[in-house]
Amino acid sequence: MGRKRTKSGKIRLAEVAELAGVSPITASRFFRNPEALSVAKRARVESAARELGYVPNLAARALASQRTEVIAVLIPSLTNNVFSDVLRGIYDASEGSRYSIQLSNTRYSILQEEKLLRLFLAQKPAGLIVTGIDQTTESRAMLEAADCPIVQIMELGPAPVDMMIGFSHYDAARAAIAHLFAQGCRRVGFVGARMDPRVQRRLDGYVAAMKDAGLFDQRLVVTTATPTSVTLGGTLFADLLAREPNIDAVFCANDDLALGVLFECRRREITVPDQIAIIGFNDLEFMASAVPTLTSVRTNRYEMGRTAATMLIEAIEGRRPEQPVLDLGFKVIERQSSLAQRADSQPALSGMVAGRTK
Amino acid sequence: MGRKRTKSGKIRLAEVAELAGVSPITASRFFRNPEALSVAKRARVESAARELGYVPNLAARALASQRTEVIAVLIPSLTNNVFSDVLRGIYDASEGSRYSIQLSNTRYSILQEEKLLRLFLAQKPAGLIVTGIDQTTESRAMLEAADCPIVQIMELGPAPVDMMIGFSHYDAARAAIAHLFAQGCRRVGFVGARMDPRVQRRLDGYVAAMKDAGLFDQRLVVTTATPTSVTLGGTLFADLLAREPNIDAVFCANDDLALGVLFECRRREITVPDQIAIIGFNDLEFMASAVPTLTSVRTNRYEMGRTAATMLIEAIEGRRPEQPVLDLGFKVIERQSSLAQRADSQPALSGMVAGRTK
DNA sequence: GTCTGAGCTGGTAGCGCTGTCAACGTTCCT
DNA sequence: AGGAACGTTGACAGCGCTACCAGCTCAGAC
Repeated sequence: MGRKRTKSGKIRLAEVAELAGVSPITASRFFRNPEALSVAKRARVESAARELGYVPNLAARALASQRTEVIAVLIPSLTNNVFSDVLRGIYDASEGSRYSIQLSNTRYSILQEEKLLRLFLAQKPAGLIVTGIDQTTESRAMLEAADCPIVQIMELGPAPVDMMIGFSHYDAARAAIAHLFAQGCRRVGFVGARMDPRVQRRLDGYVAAMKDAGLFDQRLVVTTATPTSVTLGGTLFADLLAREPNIDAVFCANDDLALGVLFECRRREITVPDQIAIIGFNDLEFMASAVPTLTSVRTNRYEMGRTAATMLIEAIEGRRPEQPVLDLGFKVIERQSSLAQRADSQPALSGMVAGRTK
Repeated sequence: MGRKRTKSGKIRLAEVAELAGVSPITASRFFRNPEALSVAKRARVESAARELGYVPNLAARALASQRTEVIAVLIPSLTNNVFSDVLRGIYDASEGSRYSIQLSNTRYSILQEEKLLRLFLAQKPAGLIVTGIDQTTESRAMLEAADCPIVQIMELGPAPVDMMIGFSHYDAARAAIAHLFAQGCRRVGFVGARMDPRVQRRLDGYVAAMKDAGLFDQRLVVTTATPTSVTLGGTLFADLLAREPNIDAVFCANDDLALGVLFECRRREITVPDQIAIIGFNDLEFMASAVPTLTSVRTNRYEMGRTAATMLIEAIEGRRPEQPVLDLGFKVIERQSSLAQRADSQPALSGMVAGRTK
């Protein structure tokens, strides 16, 4: 008490320096690069800061240093389970670091993304995480001009802006269909919602696989721009059945839809997998718990977020990863909902088919 | 081109002012309170800003004005579906406003919350959203000393720090049990995971309702500190059955658990609701789609987040709401999983029991 | 004993913006 | 006509911190 303070009542760096008996700039260095101080002064500044309960003013730091300690994250949706796992990874990786996360939601609009990008870049973030590879030309130009490390997440593409971490949705879909073919399925329907670029690529993979087998039929594909939900899975499946009663499997673009399809089968007393096989995408937790257990394509969402943030922080601090593009792959987790009941088929819950693009 | 710029290449307010032929301070006012300018100057500044693509430097603004335009949000978990709905509401409400969201995750630790609170408050946020009412004494003191509006969300309590929006978990649990009693259930089990303060209050409501009816039995309660999941619902239900095979209903502290219980029933060929009734909590989307459809207590999570952020922004801008404490209530959404098959019972999917604390 | 360079420390000068307050022009009243 | 009241504008002085560079000390080489 009695020590002089700024109007706002906050402790400033100058107070800490005074108490420690050093210059403000030395105290400043303590917080940014303690190794640069002699051991004695380091200890003095540390104890002074602790005693006063000093917390740096980030705005002043940002203004003076011309950079922030903010990692900006642009994702298309907060609702989607998939992104909440990715986000958790990002937050976990940022915790304990000096960086804080600034999150924004593009709502699946690349125009909105462009607007947010402009806003964020003007604040000179330390790093940037963006979803996917489908930016506007303008966004792309801004990203390329940005003077901070950037990680593109969720998928892979031919021309990374900087770093990239994801997997091939196309290949994953092909693997899903290959699994169904291996189980003897032939008339495989596709159910998809939202149809964002990644779902679209899953559809592309499905179409390619079906065409390669000479089995493609446009009437097997049911999609909608509506956001995904379990209920919607049931509805779309009902549409598919109305169009093509003669299907033997459904590939769902995500697990919510798959659960909805399962419930709809139950409602109609269609047995799974005997009459219709079901395969989902993402392998959310509940898939292993459903009755029957539901086959899905496992994607490493948490790891993707975590690794993206870790790579980004490393790059910010000057240690660029030797692998700027990372394929996290996928795995077809085979469960009861898609396994043939033939005597020669493998036991449920065991096998898996993994994929990694290159 | 050829116009003078700062080293970083960014457009400053001074450049805008120069092009508009006004002083920097007038240009500054344009961005904070356009009404204070004459119509002519307003137009000049606006077009100059647009022409130069000016974006304000938030760090400089924060430093000069001694406040930020950041709303800090402290939630216990990113994984939990419940919070993703709340968050979506918060982000939606903040969109279009000048405020940005700074999110942090306490991981259900009030000590972690205290640490984050100290950190955030030092940056002088414009407002604060915190989860629940169970802060440490120290946190409570910091909240009370904070010179920004604060909203506590998710539940209600006797002593709001400032504003508060939520509902009574205790009453909601009682309403759930009352519904089961009305269906003729007597041996009602409780299944809960994580056991954070709000789940604990649901348990309290359950215990009180059971005691009032003279039906309470400690062996009917199965809880764990483990985070919730669908699979865990099955496991806990199996534990409950092992202990008390003779139950006729299960109240699940959340919907994931309820879905797990449903699947476990299916696995054991227990019919729902004939042999055992199920009721969940939160009314997530899939509850209406399950087979049988699952009864749940609807909580207004999105609305809670949205209203919290809206109230907060209003308060920041000096318009304090006349209702600083808002009870958003709940509704028991009656569905097949809990409706008695008696001839005199109501038709499924219609009735509901609503509650609001005062 | 001098010189060199490494290691550490401090002084100065802003970063880009806004709070404060004074000054100006205009309108309207007495 | 004089003055008050209002609306509008600008000058000045920082907000708290760090970049830059100069200067100091001391060890080791010669």
